[in-house]
Amino acid sequence: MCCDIKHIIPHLHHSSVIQTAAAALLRPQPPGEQRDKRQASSSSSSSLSCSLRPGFAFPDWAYKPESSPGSRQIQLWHFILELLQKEEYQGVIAWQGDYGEFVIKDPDEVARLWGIRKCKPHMNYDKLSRALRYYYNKRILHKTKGKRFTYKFNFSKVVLVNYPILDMANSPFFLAQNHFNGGSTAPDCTPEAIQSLFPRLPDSSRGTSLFDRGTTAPGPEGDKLRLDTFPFLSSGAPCYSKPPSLLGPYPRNPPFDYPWGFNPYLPGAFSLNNCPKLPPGSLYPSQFYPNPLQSSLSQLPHPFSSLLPPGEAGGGERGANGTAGGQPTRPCLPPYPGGLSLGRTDIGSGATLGERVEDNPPGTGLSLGLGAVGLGAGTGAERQSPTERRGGVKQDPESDSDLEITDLSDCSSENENEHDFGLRKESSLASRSQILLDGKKASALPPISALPPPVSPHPLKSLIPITPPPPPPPSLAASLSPSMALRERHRETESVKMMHS
DNA sequence: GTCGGAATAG
DNA sequence: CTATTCCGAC
Repeated sequence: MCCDIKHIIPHLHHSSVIQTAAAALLRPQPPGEQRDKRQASSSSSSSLSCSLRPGFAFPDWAYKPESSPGSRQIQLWHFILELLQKEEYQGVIAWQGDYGEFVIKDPDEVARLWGIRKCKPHMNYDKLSRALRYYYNKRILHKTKGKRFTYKFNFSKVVLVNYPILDMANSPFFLAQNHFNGGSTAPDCTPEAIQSLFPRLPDSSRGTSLFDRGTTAPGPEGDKLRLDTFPFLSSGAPCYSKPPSLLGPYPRNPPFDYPWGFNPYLPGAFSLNNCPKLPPGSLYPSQFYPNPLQSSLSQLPHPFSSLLPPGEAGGGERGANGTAGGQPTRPCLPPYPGGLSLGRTDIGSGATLGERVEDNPPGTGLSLGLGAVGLGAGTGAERQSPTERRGGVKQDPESDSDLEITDLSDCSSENENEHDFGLRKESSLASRSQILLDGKKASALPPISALPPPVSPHPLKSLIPITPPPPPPPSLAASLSPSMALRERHRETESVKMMHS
């Protein structure tokens, strides 16, 4: 009851409202209201309100990270990100160190805030950290060893939780993303550097095992994932931001944005305040979920973008930089490490300096890393991180299934990569996507529902050239016919769907 | 400080 | 399921 604020405003869909609500929610509240109910609220400086005041809640969907199907409440990692996002909590918790790394400067306070949020007056850091530790196996977080109260997010995981629809793991984009998050030991992992490497990625790096992993029946968890998992990402409009590097294997100019509307490299990537509205002409009303699919496809290189209806295909945003929206106001994500960490090797990887060695196979350079990921190069013989070692035995590939994310990058071990490439994802993608599309104006969406032909080994397989396109962007014509074919197929699919319904 | 097992709550 | 609560071990 104490925290049951979710239904006050049944349908908050507009980002600004959400932002306001979020801000309010996180703003230190004056004592009073219902605070006394169950909150410890010993310290008065800052506390999160669990009050029922209207406008203080994210919309219901924002509190339903579908990564936790049963959960009706905000999840801890979610909450952590919230705090991280707010300046007022910088003294309590803040990004620090490597990309994705944050330090809990005031464990007690964080615990207290968490306790307030969850209405657990007796929350303390010990308990909170226990919860945090559960994330290790889920690979949402991992501990930065040797640094007190320091943890690190695995953003690819986070992102994928929210935008599994594109099955990033199997997409070239995600490979790129993965690079950042998955870390490589390549000395130069700046987005630009990485980007520059894509054109020469061998086929094998990208296409094979990503798709050919056998088949698994779509798991029941397939419908767990939704786009609304992450309020910061889906607060109302796609966060178009310039993708520093994610050009995928298609070296295009201009680059497209992060398909999931999230650019971890830009400040405020998670911010609730900096997501530009959907373009006026958008097919998808901004009052609802941002449609990652649309934004993705419209901005993707050929095979994808061409799937969109003519008007959309260009994304309209292929301007000089493909930047469709400006950004950010404040950094809620670790600052883009590129500048300060040119020498760094694990931008966004799950590893920290100390763990790098074990987290990244020696010699796993950029392309190698991709290859490893794509080919499942490391199959089981790799080293395990301590965390993995501990949990590894009993922590099977399914153990992180709660997230149902295909996470290439992963935080630590290669085994994880392997695990994360379970086919369950592939197989579930279609159904997942279908669910999503059906549920949200699928009619306007070309893409996914049409993409995965039921018989196709992989939904996106047919879209991704087996061989990397030639360095210079393929001619439009080259991608045109396939796309038309796909569109055609889409129509058929839609027809079938209609018939069935 | 950190870790993960176990029991338990919701 | 995700925590929460304890707790012993390191």
